[in-house]
Amino acid sequence: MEHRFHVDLDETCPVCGDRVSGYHYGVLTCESCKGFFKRMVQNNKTYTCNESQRCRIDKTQRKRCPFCRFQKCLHVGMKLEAVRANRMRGGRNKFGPMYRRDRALKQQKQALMQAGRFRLGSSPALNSTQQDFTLIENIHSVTIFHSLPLNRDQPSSVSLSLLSGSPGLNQHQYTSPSNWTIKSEHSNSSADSSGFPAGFLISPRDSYARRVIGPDPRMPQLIMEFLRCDPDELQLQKKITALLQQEQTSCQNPPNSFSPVYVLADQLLCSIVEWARSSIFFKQLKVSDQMKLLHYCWSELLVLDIVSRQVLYGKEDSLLLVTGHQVELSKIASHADPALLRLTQRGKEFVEKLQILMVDRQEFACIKFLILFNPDFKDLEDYKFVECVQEQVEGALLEYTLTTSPQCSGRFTHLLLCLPDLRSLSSLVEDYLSCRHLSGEVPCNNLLYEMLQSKHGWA
DNA sequence: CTAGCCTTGACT
DNA sequence: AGTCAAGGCTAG
Repeated sequence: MEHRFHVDLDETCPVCGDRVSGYHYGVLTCESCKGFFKRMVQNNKTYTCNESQRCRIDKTQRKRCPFCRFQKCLHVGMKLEAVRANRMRGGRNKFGPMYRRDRALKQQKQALMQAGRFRLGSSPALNSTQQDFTLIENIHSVTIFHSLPLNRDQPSSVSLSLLSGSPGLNQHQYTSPSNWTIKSEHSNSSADSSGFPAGFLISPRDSYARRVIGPDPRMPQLIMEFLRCDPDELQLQKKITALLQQEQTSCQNPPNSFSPVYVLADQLLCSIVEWARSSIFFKQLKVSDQMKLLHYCWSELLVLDIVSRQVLYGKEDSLLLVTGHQVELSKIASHADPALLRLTQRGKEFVEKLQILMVDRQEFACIKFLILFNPDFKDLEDYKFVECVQEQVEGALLEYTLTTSPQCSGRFTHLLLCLPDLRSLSSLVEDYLSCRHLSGEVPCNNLLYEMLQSKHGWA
């Protein structure tokens, strides 16, 4: 047990960077910040900041501004309620289980790193610069559909610049499974007018019902909150279908040759940005950090969105679009160029891998946050917060997997090992899109275009 | 006021 | 009996 301790004590205090001495008031901190926090709360101290309330707190300067130091304590998650009003000594409080989970999480992470280092087999843990593996996404497979003409300069309904707008617009509602409606399996006239070939429309309910999970009091609160933030699939389906129809009618004269697949990808991106904007934690970040994170992970979120739709609601050997249309993979393959074929194959393999794992909606919701709050990306004003969120999400996911799959203790690790695959696939997708972008096939003035531009440093 | 070390006591 | 996160003590 001494070595387990070692792991913790090697870490640095999230408040001041000093050496941590253990868990204090909910967080691994150093002895001095523990004492500081206790004094502040017990004695009800209030200080003011002589600067702009953004003082840098590190080991050498932590004494200079108690106001900012205390703010930082709260920011990294130190809990006021862990300071006892009755001053009782010793014993344990309600945070004990949380500390245990956190330790277990760190151990799992360590095991993961080891596994990644020694892995030889079929699913290597890749770092962000490696691009060897996995998947695909099929969304581009739909490039074969040119039946929906689009206006080259049609503005996108959402731009990253809107991140600075008022928060909370377009809040998505979490809809309970019982609210899903059943639709005809066959295309109706309004679906046909979306411009996609006749495939068949699938309602989220049909396949969702198969693995629906009822309200579970054991589900971590954080995951409940993630589900609340999650866009409703049916609403999204309606909204994007309506937008596609609108674009079609507004651009009929003159028609042009842009593939609707880019409009779809753009609309998915818009919904992802809207989701992020209205999501817990992300709302608290500065707009500059929000933009950096989204620029960094947009393709991973896009790919995950498409992949999760296949895993949760899709049918074998076909691609389920957000509009509810299903397109047979063989049809896509018969029209695809070699690069797209490879992407499709990789994507199919990744979907199958997640299907075998039976990843559920709760787990996908956690994975989205793990991708968004990427601690590998250091160039942020509030990097510590991102790291802190990442750890909280990992903790919730670990707790969830241990509760729902107690017989499969490695489930959490398996899920995390999918992330390198996802990143690798999204790199391929990004490269593919970039080629299309460079050859002028991506419509301008939309979010997808903005993301691809920034990839090439033209933002 | 700070921060390192000490004491306490529920939990395992 | 050991652990470890609470509160307490005190020199600087």
